[in-house]
Amino acid sequence: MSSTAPARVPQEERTRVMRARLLEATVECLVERGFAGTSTTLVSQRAGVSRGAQLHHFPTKDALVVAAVEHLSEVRCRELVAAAAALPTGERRTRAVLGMLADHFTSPVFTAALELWVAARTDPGLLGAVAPLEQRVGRETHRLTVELLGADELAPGVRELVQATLDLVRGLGLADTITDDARRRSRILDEWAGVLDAALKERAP
Amino acid sequence: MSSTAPARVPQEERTRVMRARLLEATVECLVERGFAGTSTTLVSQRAGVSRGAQLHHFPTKDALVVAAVEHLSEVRCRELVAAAAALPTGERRTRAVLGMLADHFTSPVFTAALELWVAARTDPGLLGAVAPLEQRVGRETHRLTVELLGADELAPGVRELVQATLDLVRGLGLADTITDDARRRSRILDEWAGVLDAALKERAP
DNA sequence: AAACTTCCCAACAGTCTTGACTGTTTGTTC
DNA sequence: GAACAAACAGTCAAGACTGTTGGGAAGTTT
Repeated sequence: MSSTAPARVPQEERTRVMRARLLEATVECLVERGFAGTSTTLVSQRAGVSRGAQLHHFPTKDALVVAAVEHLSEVRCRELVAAAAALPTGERRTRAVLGMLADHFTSPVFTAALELWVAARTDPGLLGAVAPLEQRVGRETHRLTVELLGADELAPGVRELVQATLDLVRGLGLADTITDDARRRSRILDEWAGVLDAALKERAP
Repeated sequence: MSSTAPARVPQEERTRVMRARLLEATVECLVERGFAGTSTTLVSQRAGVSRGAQLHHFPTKDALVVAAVEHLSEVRCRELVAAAAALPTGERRTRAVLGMLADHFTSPVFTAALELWVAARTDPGLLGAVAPLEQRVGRETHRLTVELLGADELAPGVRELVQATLDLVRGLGLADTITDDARRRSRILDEWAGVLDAALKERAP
């Protein structure tokens, strides 16, 4: 009766689920234990996956981590686009855009990405995987920010101001990892929004 | 003269030299191999110190790293003050201050500090040592920046602008660790110098 | 000079991590 | 429905790292 069993779980689906569970667990471990604390045994335990199954899907730790990097960059892009869709328009638009960016750069996915950046600095294999993907995410974020702010990138200085804004929120995100101070962050963004708005307006009359 | 007097080195001096060598080697390892790659054996090899001697001065790895954190914070403060003394005055002062800060936040000492920050996030013992010292360095840096810019911190928004500037260079420093782009950094600082100068002038008439 | 402290050295035990290995179950194909 | 391939499970060995132990050398004090 082989022809009357169409609803069994196909291989492809099982593989997909298994890999997704492992990658999700990897990101969680990165956030909770850091890169050095993310051992393969810990990941498999957390994912509820046997060690053998893990080694089957990801033969080495590098393979697992590189796949996690790709997974994470996709998640980051998705989250950004989703958050951008819920932004208000009008007077406080700029401040809202900054708030969205700051939220992203203080979220767990950013923390995980930070662990990977720092680890990649001294790990050539990891750097090869992280660098191009990070560049892609960075470009996408820049493009999105320009669009959300309605800035004219052809005007001189505008491109640099947007980059400065992104580097600022990156710095805020870094500071947040060891000393969480949301009030301080909020005041800084208030001030930055005013300055940025004025500068952009002045550069695109 | 006595029969055996090849080189009488007092204890105090020996320990001082030994500890300094070990701390210096620790920072170097942090920069080259990252925190996870900084093993105690590697440090002792690099310092040209036997493992036994290392264990004598720093019984545990934590003790070594904590001492390195303190050492590093002192070095950072010294470097900042020294660089500040060589700044020009006049028209391009603000840009020069930003350049000095950016240089500091892309230097090896910053790289080492970054490794410690990230590691401290998931290591309570290390966090206890890093957090207060980082706060001290941060405050000192802020104070110095306000002074160098000649800003009036009592004026509303000025404090936030200085903090934003420091977070910006921190973000630039983070970006620099994986993709070194000095030209991009320079253009951003050019633009921000103009905006910051205008904003500060406007807020302190 | 002798007792005493500090400093230094080398070998070792215990723990953790990675990836290799053997065996079992499940799905696919002929 | 039988052969085959993929997915899954659990154990094992090699290597690395940390911190301990016991002994010996150099410096200090009385």
